[in-house]
Amino acid sequence: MSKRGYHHGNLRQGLVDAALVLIEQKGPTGFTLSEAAKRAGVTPAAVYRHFAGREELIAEAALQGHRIFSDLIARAFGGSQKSDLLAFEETGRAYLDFARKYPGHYMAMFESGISVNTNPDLALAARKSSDVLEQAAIALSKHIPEDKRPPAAMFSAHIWALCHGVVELFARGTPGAKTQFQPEELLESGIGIYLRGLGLLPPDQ
Amino acid sequence: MSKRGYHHGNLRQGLVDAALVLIEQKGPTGFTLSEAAKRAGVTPAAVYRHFAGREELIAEAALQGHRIFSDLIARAFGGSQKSDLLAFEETGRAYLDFARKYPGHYMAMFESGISVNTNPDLALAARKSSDVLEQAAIALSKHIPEDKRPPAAMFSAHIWALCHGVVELFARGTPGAKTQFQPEELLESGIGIYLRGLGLLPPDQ
DNA sequence: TGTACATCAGTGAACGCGCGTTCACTGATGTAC
DNA sequence: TGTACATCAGTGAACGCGCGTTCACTGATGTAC
Repeated sequence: MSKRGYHHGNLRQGLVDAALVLIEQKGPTGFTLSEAAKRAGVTPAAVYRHFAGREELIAEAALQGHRIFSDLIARAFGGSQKSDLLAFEETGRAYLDFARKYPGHYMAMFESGISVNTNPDLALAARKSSDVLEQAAIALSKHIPEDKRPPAAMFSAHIWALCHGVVELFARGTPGAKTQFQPEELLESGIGIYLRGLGLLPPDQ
Repeated sequence: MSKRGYHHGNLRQGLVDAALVLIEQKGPTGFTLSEAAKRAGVTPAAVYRHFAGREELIAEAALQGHRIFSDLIARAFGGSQKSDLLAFEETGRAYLDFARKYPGHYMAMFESGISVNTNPDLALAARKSSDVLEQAAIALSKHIPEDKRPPAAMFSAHIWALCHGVVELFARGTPGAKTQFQPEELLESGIGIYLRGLGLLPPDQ
């Protein structure tokens, strides 16, 4: 990154980083390859040494995002010797943290509209992301009597949807800014009520 | 719409309709004014008779969306003499229906990143949309003992986030298509569990 | 250590293209008489 | 009913611009000897 001359050093990653900033600022479809090149300090033509086009650049950003995401989530859930319940709540917080700290990645992953199946690596990483969420749901749902237990995939889809909704509506700039609650507070309380509904928390508080 | 010559008849609405289709296809930032004009059967310059630019066109689409949305939601919740609980579940279904039937409007409203405050009419309509959801939450939360009742705004934010998350992740084309559940099923069961957590449904099923 | 050479990442010029925006215009519509 | 005229919605030509993509090139780096 420091010494720069004719050769960039690590342009591939430089372009991904540039794209991430631009995605964050203008959305996944709101920037051009030339902008990304300029931001990386390079001629538009140089991009083609590393990516076939826009799509592939965004896919790489999404790929890196999924890797960070599944790492963080796995660590939040499985990292310590907490109870499954605490670990699960930790997981929700990690989700929100990720969306906060890596907005460009988050948008590339979930809002860019790219198909996960154009790239096997990406498909694998995305699969791992949803698996890791589902593992958390499976572990926790073991605490529910079997006959009252919803399918773990459904459980995890609910939580995922709630997290995503909170991120999109209340942790971003514009639209849902009208609520007086913090996203963290909203997510934590929402998950709490949901878990109570599953019998995983006492009915009263 | 039928007789067409030099004058379009209702170009303003024609442009909005064109924009809605394009938003649905390519996202709120993925289309150009010229495309919308072409789709409406008109020269790009004609757009400027009706809108100052892209932003204003999208704002109009969002405005119309909010009006349809708040109508549908209000009707679903308040329309009949059902119990508050049934009415509330009806409301969730109406949300999903709206997102299904009016994807362009939905995206213009919640995914376009336009600021609601650039246009007073839009701000009002958006306000009404969230109010109508909140009214439903208020009515239902009256059934909870006051000391265990979360603020209605929080309640409604939870439900809204869940609905939005289901729409974005599981009722759209690509990313979350991997789940085996229907969005309706997912939303209904999620709301059910959540309401049980609030003590609005019996703990057992 | 020094030299010659292969490699290949990035350049810069070039292209055709569609965009946003402006402008004087034109022709359809409505209305006053 | 007919005519003259005002209005104004949409035209089409024009502009400058930045984009994506290609191409032969150049110059930095690494390595074989």
